[in-house]
Amino acid sequence: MRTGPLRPTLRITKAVSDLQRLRILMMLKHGELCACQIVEVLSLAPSTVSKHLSILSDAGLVDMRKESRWAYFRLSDDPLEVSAHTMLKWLEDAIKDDPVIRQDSKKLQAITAIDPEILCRNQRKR
Amino acid sequence: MRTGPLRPTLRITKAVSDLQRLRILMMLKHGELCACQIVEVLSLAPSTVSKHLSILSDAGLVDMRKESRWAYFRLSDDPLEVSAHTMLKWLEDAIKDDPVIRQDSKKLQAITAIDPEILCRNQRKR
DNA sequence: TCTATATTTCGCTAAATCACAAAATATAGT
DNA sequence: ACTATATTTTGTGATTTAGCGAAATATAGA
Repeated sequence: MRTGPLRPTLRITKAVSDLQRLRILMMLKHGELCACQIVEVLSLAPSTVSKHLSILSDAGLVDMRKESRWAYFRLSDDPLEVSAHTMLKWLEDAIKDDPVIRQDSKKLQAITAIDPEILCRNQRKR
Repeated sequence: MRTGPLRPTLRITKAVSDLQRLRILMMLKHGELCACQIVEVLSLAPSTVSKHLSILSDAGLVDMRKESRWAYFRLSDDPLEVSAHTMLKWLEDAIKDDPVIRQDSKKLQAITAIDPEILCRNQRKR
């Protein structure tokens, strides 16, 4: 049974219809991030963040790279058949000035200054 | 408590993260439609369609007009603070060639040829 | 005012979604 | 091979969502 662009498009719109995932996308505008850094900013369980990242990845919005034990995520620079870049641009314009997003950016600045190694150790303590 | 553009934006992304609502939006590209016409194309219960339309309306994507007993819906030509037009345009480009959307358009052509009065009477029989 | 009727609201059920903790996976260093 | 550990998968509970039918609402016409 042939299937058109509706399904992949719905995967994208569903992916961006969640607060935490929007926050992740806006964070990744600042560049590649380690999973533990995203966990830190969102203050969510690692398993929860992992699930969100896989949804963004399945939608083709985010790419993953594994370096040793760490997983790095970035905005996909090679989007799928539908040009998801337009969507991301629209989202950025819409919410970049939101207090929540701004605060995430601020928090992120502090966190990226820390060695992920140390960040993870601190997270483990909890 | 101040609240930024995140919430309205999420209302929009949630609104477009459902198959039936995407179908409705694409139908409305063809022009203003009566609720009963949308019910006919989607083959859903009137109450269900009404709920979908209120979600699209709350997101600011769709405008409503009441003429006597009939409710007419159209794409909002005056979108809210965030330019939802960009989103709609992106969606249209993404899915306009999908078989489901094409078939809806075809069905719609047949349905708009019928007087809504008659259409509603036929629906009532079921 | 009374009837017919297009749409919406309400109450409900089934399915999907989000969050967590616990277990599983994979990889670096000893 | 063994240990430590960053991430993912799995299982579970709580919440949300999509769908329906029945009741409520509102309006046109008799």
